[in-house]
Amino acid sequence: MPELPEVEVTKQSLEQHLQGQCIKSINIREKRLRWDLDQTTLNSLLGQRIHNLSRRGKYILINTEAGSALLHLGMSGSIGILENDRPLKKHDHFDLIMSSNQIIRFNDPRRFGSFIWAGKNPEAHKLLNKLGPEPLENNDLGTHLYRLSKGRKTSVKAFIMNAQIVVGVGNIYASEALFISGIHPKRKANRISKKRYERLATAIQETLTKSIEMGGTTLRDFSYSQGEEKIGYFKQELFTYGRTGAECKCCRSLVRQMVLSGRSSFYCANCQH
DNA sequence: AAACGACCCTGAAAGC
DNA sequence: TGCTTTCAGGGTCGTT
Repeated sequence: MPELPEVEVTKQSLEQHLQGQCIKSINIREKRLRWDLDQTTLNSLLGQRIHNLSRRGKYILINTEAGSALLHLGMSGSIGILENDRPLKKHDHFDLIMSSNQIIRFNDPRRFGSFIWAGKNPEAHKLLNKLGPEPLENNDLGTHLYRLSKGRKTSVKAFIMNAQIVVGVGNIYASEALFISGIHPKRKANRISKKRYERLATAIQETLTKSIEMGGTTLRDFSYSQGEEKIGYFKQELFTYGRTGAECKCCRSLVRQMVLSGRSSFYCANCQH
């Protein structure tokens, strides 16, 4: 599934191809995504020159003079950048046709992704205006987490996966960062010292940065970039995620799995408290 | 305000 | 072998 590292790689790749180009047309074959594709509002994009792309959490912003569109890959979305037209594959839901004749093709089997118009002030859009800070751009993430944890009785894992607290920490990286910082995923958010939050913040930043450098984590049906299946090598680096019953890489006791707020969580009961 | 569960959906994997 | 069931998961929304 695309987590922040995969979204970042996709954004960089798209920007390289799209910057300065105009959108000639938009072809919609399946409008039923997370929200219905709205041809009327997407018409705002037609003929627009793409100024640049940016990223906010897992949203990619396509910025033009007329305003910005938000692209989200959901759980199974991917973008193909095609030099020439190709036969359609299953779940190729829409295309952007560029002035260079390149085709930006969106494929998403589970249709949890989205593509919506956000107007001239996208940061004020309701999907973006409540988001927490970017983990890799915040110099004092530990203090931020500690401050917001006051009075929070939810588990620390649910806490750091809450995009209103900090963006971009998905299920994989939450388990990994908690393992690295030695914190039990079930521990209450308001029962963690500032020092431990600082360690957790560092672990979040380290694990995201390392994953970006390695091209992300590939699991199951995930593929991204230019229609090619790129393999993310970060999977080999995982300490706990998906390793139920295997030996902990630090103490050799067995990795355990439990469900927290409806999400599988992986941890070592010996290393994490 | 915070926390929790339902929901959206398909395909892979497990179960029979 | 082949069919059926279960599970996975990000993020939003409605309810408690």
